[in-house]
Amino acid sequence: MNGDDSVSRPTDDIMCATYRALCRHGYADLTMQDIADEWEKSKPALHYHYDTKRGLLLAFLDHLFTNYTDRVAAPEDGPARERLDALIDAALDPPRADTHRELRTALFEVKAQAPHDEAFRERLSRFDDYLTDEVRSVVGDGVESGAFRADTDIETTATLLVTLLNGAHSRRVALGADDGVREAIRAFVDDHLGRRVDESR
Amino acid sequence: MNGDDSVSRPTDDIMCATYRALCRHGYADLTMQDIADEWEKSKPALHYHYDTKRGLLLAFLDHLFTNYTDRVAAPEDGPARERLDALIDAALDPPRADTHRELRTALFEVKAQAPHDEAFRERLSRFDDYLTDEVRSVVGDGVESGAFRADTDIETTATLLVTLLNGAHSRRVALGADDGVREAIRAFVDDHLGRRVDESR
DNA sequence: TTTTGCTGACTGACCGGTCAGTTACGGTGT
DNA sequence: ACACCGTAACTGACCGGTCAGTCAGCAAAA
Repeated sequence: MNGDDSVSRPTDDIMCATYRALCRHGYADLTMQDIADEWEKSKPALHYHYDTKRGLLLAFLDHLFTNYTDRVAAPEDGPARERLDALIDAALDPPRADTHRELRTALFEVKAQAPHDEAFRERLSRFDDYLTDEVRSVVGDGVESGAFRADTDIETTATLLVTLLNGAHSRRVALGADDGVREAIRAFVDDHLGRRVDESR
Repeated sequence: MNGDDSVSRPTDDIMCATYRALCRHGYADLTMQDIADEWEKSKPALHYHYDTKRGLLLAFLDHLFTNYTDRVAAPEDGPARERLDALIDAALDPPRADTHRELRTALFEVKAQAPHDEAFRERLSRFDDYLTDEVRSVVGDGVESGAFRADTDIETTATLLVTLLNGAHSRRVALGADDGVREAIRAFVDDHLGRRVDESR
């Protein structure tokens, strides 16, 4: 129907403004006014497009998910080990880390709010499920192609990796420290899945 | 000096009330009034003892830390493997899990607030450092006593375990799910440290 | 003319913190 | 015995500020 090509739809602009506002103020201190300012429109204009703050934020999470899956999607081919490393790096610090660092903090704040709101929980589960699927897929391929140990329990390994990534995220954001977690995870992958490439155990 | 024995000091009562209020309302929705209600005193009475909400909350974290370390402290002796399991269980769901589940959620919310406040970050680091020390100590003992593989990198293993516990905490609270993370961690310990007790690799 | 998109001004609720008092109590002087 | 004072602990009323959401109206597009 409405083939607005060059014209950016207002809702897209709002998502973009929300992103910037979120990075600048964090989730807890995020007000509708902040978003409106970033959008360079008035606060009631925001309420014209989204009835409630909660609705806007949920829409933002949806928006983020489509972008996220676009970005993190692992290449379908290539050595499994390299694909897994790329996946871990992507999850650990997303592309343009300097720009996205603040977003990660904000998303962590969203996580903390999730326990009290089913809809938020559902959105976050989507992220988690997606990441788990990707990891499971890569690990599965690696086992099949012989790159990883044949006796690997794919499900357990995927759970471990995703939990590790979650923990790394949590510690980095909450403590501000990064005490070799990345190296530890890499060591885990080496030790658990491969490296000792003498196929037979 | 002041030998108030049977008389519970008001500040202790306040910490207790804060605990209950935190469990009932969560961190984000916690007001001074909530704490005052739980304490069955007035809000200004609260400000009489603690100038600011932030100060009260920081005091509460300190209070919690002393209790936490009292509770989680692993027994000094016994098989390393059992001590490690106990430590993991304690970190995964603290004693009286039914009573403390809400507190864990609240503490997670505190974590999310930490990036914006150095003092909170410092308190949380104390918890993390304590847990890391305990894990490192148990793993070290296990390696020394031969219960764990001799080629274990103690530091890396401790980092991995603590990160896993963080991740498990995060996922459980934020997603409400518990998809066999505990089993995965146990499998990790089996696979990584022992179980295959054929000493030589 | 109607609809779309927007604005300035506003409301109602909430919340952290303040303040002027009040109560209970333990000395101290008489 | 009684009056007096000081202080710790506490209360009801209130203030300043914030923020989500509302509303009447305006301008441009359809």
